Amino acid sequence: MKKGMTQQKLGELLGLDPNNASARMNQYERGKHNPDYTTMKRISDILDVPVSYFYCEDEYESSILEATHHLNTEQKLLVLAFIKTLKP
Amino acid sequence: MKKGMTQQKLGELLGLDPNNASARMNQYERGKHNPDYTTMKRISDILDVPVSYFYCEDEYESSILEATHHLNTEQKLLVLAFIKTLKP
DNA sequence: ACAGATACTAAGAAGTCCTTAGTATATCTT
DNA sequence: AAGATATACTAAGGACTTCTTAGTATCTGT
Repeated sequence: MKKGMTQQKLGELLGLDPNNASARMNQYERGKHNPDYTTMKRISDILDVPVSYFYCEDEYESSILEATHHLNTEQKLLVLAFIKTLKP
Repeated sequence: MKKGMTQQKLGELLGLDPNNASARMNQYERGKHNPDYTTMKRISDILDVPVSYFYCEDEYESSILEATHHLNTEQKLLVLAFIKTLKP
């Protein structure tokens, strides 16, 4: 984490109300509550990954999503074609 | 949809309380409410896709997740390697 | 038309997250 | 070290969402 980054600033970067950004970030970091969809979406935008990334159940799945995220349509179709060549 | 499949039966297959399976499935189908995570997970298990599938924002992304879901680790690594060969 | 099955809904209960206001802990500054 | 300031953290109630209940509406077969 970047030096000097506080829960407060982190929350503000996510567009949370500055009046409660710190409390909310703390609740998220400590697992007390989960961010709502809007917040998840903002996090995914900032990290430049798809929202689905956060629901992945294995690390390879998430890596593949991350790597795929910026490909164009043609390239995604190539990936799909490649997967189909693999033995079931 | 299979003939004779009712909202009631569908909900029971998902492990919902039979006393309200019909009401809940109806609320989901008509967009009145959204299923909680536990229910989403059960749906994903039955459909044999990862939960992340439901959070995909484009159809190629979801297809790739679906196709990847049953690959073994070695194969997933091959997919990752292939993606890295694509021009950025 | 009637009976039974299925679809659908309103409204209150229950649960989750957000907000507020504050305490605890860490980190400066003198 | 003591006090001041910054940061981390939390309890409790409010707001919002879903679940449950109980019932009405619509469809289907006879």
